[in-house]
Amino acid sequence: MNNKYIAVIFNLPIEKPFWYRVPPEFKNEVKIGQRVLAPFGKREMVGFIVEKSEKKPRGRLKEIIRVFDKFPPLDNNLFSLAKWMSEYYCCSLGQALHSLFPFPYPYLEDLPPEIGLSDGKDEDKENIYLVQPGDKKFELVSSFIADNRKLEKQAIILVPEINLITGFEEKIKKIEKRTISFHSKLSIKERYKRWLMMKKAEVNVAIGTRSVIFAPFPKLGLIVVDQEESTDYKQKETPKYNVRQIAIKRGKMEKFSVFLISDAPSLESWYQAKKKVYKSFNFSRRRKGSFFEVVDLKKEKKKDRIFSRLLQDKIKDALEKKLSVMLFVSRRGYASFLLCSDCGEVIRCPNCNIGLSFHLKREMICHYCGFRTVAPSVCPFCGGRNLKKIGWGTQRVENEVKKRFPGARVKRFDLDIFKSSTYLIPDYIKKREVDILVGTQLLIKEDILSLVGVVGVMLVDVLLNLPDFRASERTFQLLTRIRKGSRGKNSVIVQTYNPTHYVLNAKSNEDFYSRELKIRKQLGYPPYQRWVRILIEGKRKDQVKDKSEEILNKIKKEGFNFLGPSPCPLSKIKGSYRYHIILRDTKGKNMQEFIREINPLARRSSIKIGIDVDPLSTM
DNA sequence: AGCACGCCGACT
DNA sequence: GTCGGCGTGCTC
Repeated sequence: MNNKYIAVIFNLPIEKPFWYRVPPEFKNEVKIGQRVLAPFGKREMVGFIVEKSEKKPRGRLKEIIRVFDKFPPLDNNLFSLAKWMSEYYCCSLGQALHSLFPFPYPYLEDLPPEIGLSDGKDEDKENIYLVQPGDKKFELVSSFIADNRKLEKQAIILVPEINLITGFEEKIKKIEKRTISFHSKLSIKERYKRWLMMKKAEVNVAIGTRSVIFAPFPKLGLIVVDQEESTDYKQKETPKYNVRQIAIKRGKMEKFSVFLISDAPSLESWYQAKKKVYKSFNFSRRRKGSFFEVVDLKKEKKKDRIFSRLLQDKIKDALEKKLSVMLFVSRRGYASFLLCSDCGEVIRCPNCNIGLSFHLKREMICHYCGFRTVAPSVCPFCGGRNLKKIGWGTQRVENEVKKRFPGARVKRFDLDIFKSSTYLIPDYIKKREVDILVGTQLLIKEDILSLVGVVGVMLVDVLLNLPDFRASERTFQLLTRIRKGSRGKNSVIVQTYNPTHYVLNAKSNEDFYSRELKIRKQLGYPPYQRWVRILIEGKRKDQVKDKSEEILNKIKKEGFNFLGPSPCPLSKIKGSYRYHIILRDTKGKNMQEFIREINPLARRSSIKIGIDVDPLSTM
């Protein structure tokens, strides 16, 4: 037995394993894939055993402190998945393994030895399906689950956020009692308990947010990704993986079906379906007429450019009929920024290169770093006294609504009021405690939308014109969600200065997607080219620029296709200057391989280099 | 990723 | 004189 020395990898951005001596009492316990506690510099860390040896490796070795598991916690399938993740998303294997199994040691019991083996063989065939469910979503998912159950296999259902779990779980439990939820709000102990239940196949369905994708079922037969286009599926920390992508990979590796479900799919999935790489099913009903009523604000009188005549009429009408109204505003706060009409300067955040939002009580707040200050009464640049509030946030709309509809009960719903728990909102409406809801994205939930009679999108231009290549896609998806949520029975009024925009004129999904795909193709944007975004950040602008140039030269040498370097649309956040380079997939050297080569560059200065494979946003 | 060490500028 | 910024290198 080669159990004298072991190589261990940690949750660090270091590929290299570290060697340790195994004390005699642990000799019979160490196996590759198990976790150990080991001294590391001044601290103790948990790592995975990746190699064993009888010969003493070079250098001075420390002894491991303890062995955690009686059996490797991750089976071969999950281990291979971690390997793939580290390669695809450019992180160390240690970091990938940590994503798959993030439980800190004090809460862990040992795994019993009889579990953890997966036969790895499967007779089923990629199959990836893109499903536009219309109003048949639960019906469809239930039938997938029932079919899978007949095969005596387990299933994972992914939803974008915690609030959506319970509703789904209740419906699925009618088909399959042995269903559990899994998400990050559970205590570590509870999560581990449920993890073990999945590992032992004591449950057949796990429904949850991101982390449930790594459910350790021994015979996984199905993954359902609900609202597959959701940006919540993208992990914000390294490794910045997309759960949808991982679901697809798991399906391919373990040879089972993956169902991507969406009423307004991501461009990526739509494109794969169009190429017939994914099979596609559309259950949504044909729409009659347009998606929504579009109001051209240019044609309104100046006093009606916040509330168009049409929107006012619809609100009045709804109030008379005792129906609730929702007004969607894309920003919280009162005004987007303060502009001096004498010198043209804008009051900016000292840490971030963006305007400070003007809030009630003359508070100026940075929405990126949280910086707060009192609004100046004179312009700090020229001393002028004509500071103008530009743009309409939720607070300002709320004020205006109260003025215009004095009898109505108005309530504001945004991050300043609701941290993110929106589950109470439907009650407000049902109990008729509110007539007009003014709020941000928080309100765009099916259970809320289904209870209102009129939805007004105050100024869709703010979304359409975000400096991000997915602005159109995001806006289309938002509008689709609004239309779908209100079940087609409500009025949806979209106010804009650009009524001819193709997002607003799409008569069907095909209409929008074919148009958007054309643009993406012309410009070399995803899904036609795979992107890797290299984000270069640092306190000093000259250094950030220099580092960008250094990386650029390497990119040119390799002959890669690229964009930039350029300052990010959010060019300075929390005191750090931000530049980025977009690597675009070209035949030849693999982008991820290249990233691994430039990674050491990151550590040679105070510059931080972040890697985002398949970025969802380039702000 | 942490953390320590070592080199410079700007203060009691 | 030394406090503290950050650039550099190491962790078995």
